[in-house]
Amino acid sequence: MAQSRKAKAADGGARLRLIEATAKVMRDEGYAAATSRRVATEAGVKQALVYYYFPSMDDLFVEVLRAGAEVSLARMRDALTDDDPLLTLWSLNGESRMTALNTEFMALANHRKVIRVELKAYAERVRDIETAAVAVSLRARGVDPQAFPPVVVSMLIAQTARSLCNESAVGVTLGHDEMRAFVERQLRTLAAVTPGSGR
Amino acid sequence: MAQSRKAKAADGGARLRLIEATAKVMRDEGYAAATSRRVATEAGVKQALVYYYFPSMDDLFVEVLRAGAEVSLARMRDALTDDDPLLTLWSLNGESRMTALNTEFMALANHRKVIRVELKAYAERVRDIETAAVAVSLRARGVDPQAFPPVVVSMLIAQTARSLCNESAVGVTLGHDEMRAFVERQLRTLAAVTPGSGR
DNA sequence: GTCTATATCCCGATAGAC
DNA sequence: GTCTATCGGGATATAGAC
Repeated sequence: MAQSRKAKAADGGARLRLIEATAKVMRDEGYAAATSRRVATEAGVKQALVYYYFPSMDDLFVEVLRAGAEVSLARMRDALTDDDPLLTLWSLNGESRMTALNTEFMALANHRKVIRVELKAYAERVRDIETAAVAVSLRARGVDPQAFPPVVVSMLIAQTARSLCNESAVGVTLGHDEMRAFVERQLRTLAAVTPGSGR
Repeated sequence: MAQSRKAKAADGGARLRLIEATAKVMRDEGYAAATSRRVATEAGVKQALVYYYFPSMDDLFVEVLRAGAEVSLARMRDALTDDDPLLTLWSLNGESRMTALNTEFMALANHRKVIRVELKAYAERVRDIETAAVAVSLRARGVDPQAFPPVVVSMLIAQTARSLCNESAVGVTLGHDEMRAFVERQLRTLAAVTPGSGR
């Protein structure tokens, strides 16, 4: 379990601890606070060790993004195969745990090419998975894919959930109750459609 | 025109230039690059002058946010009174000009209280204006406000437009064409409803 | 694999001349 | 209102001992 991939974990876990420490600092204080000294202290090692494991701070950021992406993608794949995919999509994207970190990477991606490339790849993998699950769900309910393309439905649900999270993070809650009620009403209505009635 | 408010512009425009320079640096290189030295150089003044006009860098950031908010709010008020408010809402929020700066302030707001408070106030003023305009438009078309609350419709349109912008900024365009077609089809359908038919 | 030490540079903020 | 000069500190990254 600690041996995640290849022979990467031949150390005392310092590499992994550095990645986790960096994620924590970015989440709590922003990417600008995630300096080599700061994350080293957080991980319980000395500053120079950061440069033994990562060529530069940008490389460390990329590894943090990659690690988080793998975890998120795995959870998403699991969750979208069972249950009602639409409802699962709504809950998964509404988790506030990853919100702040996502925002940091979004800002970073706007100014650092390596981050941008990595984030784009991740976002498109997520969209593919979510859209596939939504497609199955909509087809089973006989929803016309011309009128409601699966990719549109998956984007609407995911983006709305994430927007509520982002706004909550800065204290904005105006209209949130109404929006949640609306989305959940729509999802219930759709779920009530007799599966196969459209055949 | 250069005399915006009170007697603030008793200088040679240095204060305003500092605000604009800070916005530019934040947009181009991120908030972490907007240091007192960097923005001073960009504005053509010396670093110490920043602290003559602003007590701290955070205060400068707040002023940048305020200035941008005033401009955006004014444009929004103008645009939403004439034309089709729903379509205007869609276009205004789809402008990419402000996207990067908004993302920076979002990230900043997650970790700096003064920014968070200011951004929250701005976001709620925007929502109020947009919702009011949408309410008028929906009522004129006889849309049931129970089934489609104006605040929900305004959030959906605005958030979707902004999400497309944010994604485009990092190179993600998967599903964008479908989403744009979908939204514009919905807006056309709604616009085609004979005004007053619901009376 | 982890450390100490160091080179080189930039940071926010203040004091005080003009 | 704008400047020069400076304090105290932190940044990335490297060299080299253990």
